[in-house]
Amino acid sequence: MADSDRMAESDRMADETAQVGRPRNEAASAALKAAALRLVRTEGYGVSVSAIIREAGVSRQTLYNRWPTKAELVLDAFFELAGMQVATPDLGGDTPRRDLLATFLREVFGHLRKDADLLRTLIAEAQTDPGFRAVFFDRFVRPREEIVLALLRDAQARGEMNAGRDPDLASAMIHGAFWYRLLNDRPLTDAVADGLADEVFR
Amino acid sequence: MADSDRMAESDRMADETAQVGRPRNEAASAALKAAALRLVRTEGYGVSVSAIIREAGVSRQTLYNRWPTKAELVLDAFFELAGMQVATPDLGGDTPRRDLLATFLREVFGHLRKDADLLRTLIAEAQTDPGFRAVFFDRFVRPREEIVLALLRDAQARGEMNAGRDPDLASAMIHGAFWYRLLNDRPLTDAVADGLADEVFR
DNA sequence: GCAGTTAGTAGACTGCAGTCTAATTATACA
DNA sequence: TGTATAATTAGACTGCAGTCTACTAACTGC
Repeated sequence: MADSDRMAESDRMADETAQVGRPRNEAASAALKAAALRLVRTEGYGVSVSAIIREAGVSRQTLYNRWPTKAELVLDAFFELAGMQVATPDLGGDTPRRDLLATFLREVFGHLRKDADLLRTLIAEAQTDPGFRAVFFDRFVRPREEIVLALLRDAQARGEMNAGRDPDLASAMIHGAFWYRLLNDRPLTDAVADGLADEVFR
Repeated sequence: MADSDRMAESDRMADETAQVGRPRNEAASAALKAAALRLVRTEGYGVSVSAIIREAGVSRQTLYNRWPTKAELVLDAFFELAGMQVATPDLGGDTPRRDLLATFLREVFGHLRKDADLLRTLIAEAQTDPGFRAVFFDRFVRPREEIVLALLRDAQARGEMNAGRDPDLASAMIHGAFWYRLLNDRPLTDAVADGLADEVFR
């Protein structure tokens, strides 16, 4: 298997190998992502691949030339078009780390309220497709985990959190509470975000 | 839709309505559960329904007369045959509640180590099938949640935990950490169980 | 222009879960 | 013995994601 087979579609342009053969039509990628996000939001993840390619106006093979599965197309569309970027908390200032954590969690929960069903489906897809699980971990899980870990370690360094605590375990409890509530259909409110920050810094 | 359509297969015998028509062959249910659990454990959840009914020696329709989906058959097989029952912690004695929680979590993690992949798949199925989600919640999520909630409330009543804490949030952090590690392919060790108990009772 | 290479198209194909059909079988009751 | 009812069977069928085939189109380099 060539490396490029598992490469995120958007990174492929960075390949500077001399071009040979017919060039890829980049408009098709954009059309596919736009169609996928729109249809998944209006009809749910169960929308068929046939409907997506019909709306994008491309052939089936063109989709599978770019993404190995429907899940990876939807993941790309979701992250590029749905405003999923979260601001990394500013650890330079003097804001109490408990407050930075609460703000971060409020922001994450807020972004997700609109697309909770979609995120649940992507987590589900990750359970039955190891390749997609790795991609999902890199794009969604790890970045959020590293933000929280950096924040907790900084809080320990500043004496706002006991140095004996295990940041990995605390991070699993924070993200876990979020996943658990998401996967069991319970709302992710600002009150939950604040409560989690209070519990961790108690 | 009749109530019985969503009734757990094993509860149906409790229906004492006078029998009319050909009686259900109960041996077929047992054969299906045994075949499902054996094949899912050896070949993974991806094993086909055709393979399960072939091994059980029954027809396709006989399976779907008893369970609405493959997931519900596997769930029944898992809970009845895989020794998933956990002992409810004894809140009558004087054992510190932190220790009861640690023991409970060790037991849950231990049972799951053997069938972690299967449980992950069932959680995934629950995300795309609301009917199955309800069944899974009743059989797996709620019982474990209620055990932990009762333990935490008892600990508060005994003064082993601050009365101001929110047991629902603490429970979500405990179970969440477990789900998060399970769904992200990280091991559920005794050390994690003990660490969670320590964090909650810190 | 022509060869080589790669992306594009339409659509057939595979294997899957779950539904449906038609015929058969086991029971209760009259 | 016959009728009503519901479970059983084999297997066809539907709609799905993803693969494959045969062909066409766009580009590079000679």
